[in-house]
Amino acid sequence: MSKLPPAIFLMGPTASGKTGLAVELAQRLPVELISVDSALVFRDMDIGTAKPDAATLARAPHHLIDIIPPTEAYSAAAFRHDALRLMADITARGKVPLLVGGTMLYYKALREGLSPLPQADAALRAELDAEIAQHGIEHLHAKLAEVDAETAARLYSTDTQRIQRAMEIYLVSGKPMSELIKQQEQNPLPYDILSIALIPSDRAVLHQRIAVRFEQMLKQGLVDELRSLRQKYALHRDMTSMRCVGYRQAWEFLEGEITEAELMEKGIAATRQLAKRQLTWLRSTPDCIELDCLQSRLADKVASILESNRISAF
RNA sequence: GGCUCGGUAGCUCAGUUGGUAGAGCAGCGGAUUGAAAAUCCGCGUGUCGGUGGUUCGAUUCCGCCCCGAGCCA
Repeated sequence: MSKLPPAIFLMGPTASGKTGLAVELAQRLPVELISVDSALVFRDMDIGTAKPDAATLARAPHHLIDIIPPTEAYSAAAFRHDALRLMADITARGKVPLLVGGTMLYYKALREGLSPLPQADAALRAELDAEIAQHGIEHLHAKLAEVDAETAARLYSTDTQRIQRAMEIYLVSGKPMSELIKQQEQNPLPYDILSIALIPSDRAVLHQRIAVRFEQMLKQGLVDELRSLRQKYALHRDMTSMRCVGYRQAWEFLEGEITEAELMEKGIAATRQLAKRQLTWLRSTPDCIELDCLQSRLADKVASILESNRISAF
């Protein structure tokens, strides 16, 4: 039985202190950081994504940050591809890949692989958007049932995004999604993974942190940042980058749809809801060491866990 | 001080011609296969401001009191 190279997953909800911890670990251990975050990939979106600042990134470089403009789209499949390549490179350099971030679907795609599904087709999605706008999502759901009854039965007739995706898969490949999914071969990650989840022991404290951080983002100029983003790029509010927490609400504010007070309230609430969904993911994540992110001397504890797993310090 | 309008879920409010009440938001739980910071599903007991009275029965009607807003002094 060959020994697999080690890799570390550092997961946790937003505002749990993942970045700070990862940076500290990067200074103490032979690791390289890979960001697992669907929002940090966007260039020029710094304040609202709580992106580590330039000094921090210089001290502890992260892969997969600032890799695309906010007009483009990233994906779980693209992440899997990029992360596998980076992990191989890092391992070849004699370092340990430390993956850190809060996009749990990306971890899952990396851990379990993805079925051979066709990639997104922007033009087709636009057509389907128009169809949904005209006839409603229930109509598309009914159409999906004709070509892929199994997937249609699995999805709520209100789940616009998944129905559209299932229809896209069928129209591009000529095969139902349910059939393609069955072709998934087991594709285990060729790494010995140590998963650590940062879970707050007190949700109220996390909520407090989230509120303070969002207020700071507004003070730091989140709205101005969005203003200049809109000047620099041809952005639309339906782009994935502009659906990110904070930016979506700031967009509504710039359009005069909500007040500044509502921006604050809705931004904080959206962040709390994000954290809740991330915690739901973490509860079902297998083989994961849970640590309270509110405790002190976290880095020491993680470092000693890593050392006992033979990932030793310099 | 007088008059008027309010006081119902964490918040904003609806409602009960008297039979102890329900929406939105928030919150909580769940799902999650190339958009995932997305998209969607489920969950509503709260001294109906307090206290007396009328009544078989009051959150609802009446009296008094407390609190808030406005108007008049």
